[in-house]
Formats: sequence, C-alpha cells, structure tokens
Amino acid sequence: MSPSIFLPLMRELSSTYQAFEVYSSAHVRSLALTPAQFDIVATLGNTAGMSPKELGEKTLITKGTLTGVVDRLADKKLVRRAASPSDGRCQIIQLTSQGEKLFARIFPAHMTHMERAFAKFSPKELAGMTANLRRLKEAFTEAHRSRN
Amino acid sequence: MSPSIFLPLMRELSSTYQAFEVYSSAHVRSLALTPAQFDIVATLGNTAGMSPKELGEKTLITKGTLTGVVDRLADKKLVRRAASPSDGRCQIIQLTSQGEKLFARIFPAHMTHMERAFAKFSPKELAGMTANLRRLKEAFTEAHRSRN
DNA sequence: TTATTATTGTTCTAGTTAGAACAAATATGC
DNA sequence: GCATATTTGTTCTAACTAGAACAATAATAA
Repeated sequence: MSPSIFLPLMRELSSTYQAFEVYSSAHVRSLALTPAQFDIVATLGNTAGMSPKELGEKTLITKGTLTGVVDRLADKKLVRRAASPSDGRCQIIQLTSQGEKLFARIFPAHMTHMERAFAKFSPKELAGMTANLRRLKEAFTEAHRSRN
Repeated sequence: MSPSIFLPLMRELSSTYQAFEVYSSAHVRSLALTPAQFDIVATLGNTAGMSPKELGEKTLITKGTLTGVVDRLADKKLVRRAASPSDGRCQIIQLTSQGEKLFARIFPAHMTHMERAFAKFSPKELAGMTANLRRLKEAFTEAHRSRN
C-alpha cells in the first residue's frame, strides 16, 4: 500500500485533534485551569472518587504525569488524597467541596462552549464519525499489540 | 443539544489520536528521535528547506516550541539554519547531508510501520474518514474564529 | 510460611507544549 | 520619507509528557 493512501488520514487526524484542543483549551484556560487539570476535575465530578490508576485510564494521563497534575490540584484545594482502606498501595482521589463547587460551575459552561462546534452535525453524523474513529483506534491498538 | 450527543465523539477523537501517537511514537523513539524531531525531519525531507514559520504551520508546532526542537536537531547535526537572502527576519532551515541520509533511511521504514495499522481499510474507507475529519476540523476552526 | 512476582504511586530526566514578552526587520499609512 | 504597525524568531515561565528506576505493598507459587 502506498503511503499516499493513508498519509492524508494521518495528517487529518492530527490536525483535527489539534483544532479540537485549541478550541477546547482556549475556554478551559479562561477558567484558570490547564486542560489536564480540567480533565481530572471533570472525571472526578459526580463520583465518590477513584484511584490514580483508574483516573489515569479515564483521562489518558500516564501515572508519572498524573502525580504532578494531582499535586497542583491539591495545592489549589480542589482535590484531596485519601488512603484506600482495602489496599495499602492505593489512594482515593476525590474532589473537595470547593472542587465540587468548581465542577458544578464550569462543566456545564464548557459543554455549552463545545456544543457550538457540533451544532452543524446531525446525531446520526456524529454517531457515524464516532464509530469510524473507534474502528481506527482499534486498528492502532491491534497493530501496537502485535508489533514484532 | 445534550452533551450526550457529542461527548462520545470528543472522547473518541482524543483516544483515537492517543492510540495513533502511542503506535507511531513507539517506532519513532526506537529510531532515536522524538516525535517532534521526526516530524521536522520528515517535513524537511525532499525539500530545499523552509522558514521556521512554514515549518511550524506544516508540523503544527508553535514557534516558541519550534526554536528548541530545531536547536536539538542542529546539535545532532541533522539540520542547519541559513539566513534568508530576501528577508532579514527569516531563516531557511534545511537538512544537512547527514540529515538527508537519516531521512532516506527512516522515513520509508516509518511508513511501513504505519501501513500495518491501515491495512484493514479500503482506500474508499480511508478517504471517507479523512473527509469526515476535515469537516469536523473545520467546525472547530470556525467555532474558534467566531468565539466572542 | 517464604520466596518470587506483580501492582501501585512517586521521583527523576529529557523533552515538548502554549503563551507572553521581547528585539530586530519589514511593511504600511500618511 | 517617516512614523506606526506587523511579522519573525528567540527567550522565558509554568505546566504537561512519556519512560525508566524505585520503594512499598500485595498477590502468587512453592
């Protein structure tokens, strides 16, 4: 297969994700959070908390990075670390009441911001794009798993 | 519009791009380059060189970042900065002969690596996904341009 | 039990990232 | 022509990033 067949898709995936990040993070920054910090707050919202491992899986932030992001949120008193009762290695990270208040204020606002970009698509189109991306993701995952 | 309509697409775009990066960068790193460095070398390959501005536009690396990436490639003697004859503010960045040799060796190898992930899709499917992503990108770009 | 292995989270390093402030050079408006 | 505005690339800062090494804890196997 010639690269000319799939190179445009590679480029388009990168530039589309980049455009998404630019649009999303401009708003997130105006709320005095970094994109990574927003992801953590959004993921912890409306939950009883979760371990760093689970949090990293949901937000796609690797564990070495996660330690620092959670540190900074803890400095801001938005998040708290508690020991897991059942496993001495684990923690439970949860929003403080201040963090919950922030979540309640900014999460709906961010959804409203993002909605503007999707307004031109029908639910069916959105579902179709989602399904296509999922297949593409699985192709990368599978190729990565079965590499030499 | 409820976020439940577009949130899955946001998540899928992020996770698909992440899976792409993981698969691609595992190979790039085995070639002793970072993903950003590989992008620069790949973009300069088979050209007479270009300004940092143009290089940044093609690779989606912002100018502040680009200075450092080019510095490190110049330290490795893979890239050279020359003054533009027509514009005193501009430079021309080009591959050294060592950089060209590296490009000739690793670019085809990386394409072969990437091809494995796309093998299961028909050219028509790839073109369809590319077109969908382009529409999505334009929606983000348009929403960003017309933000208050 | 006891030894080995795996998991969890932190630390460390090198690098990337965006954004803002800045200096130099060019372009524009009058 | 001259003052002003824009463009270009560097520098600076704060933060994120992945990957590897590490210590503590837990799970498994003998």
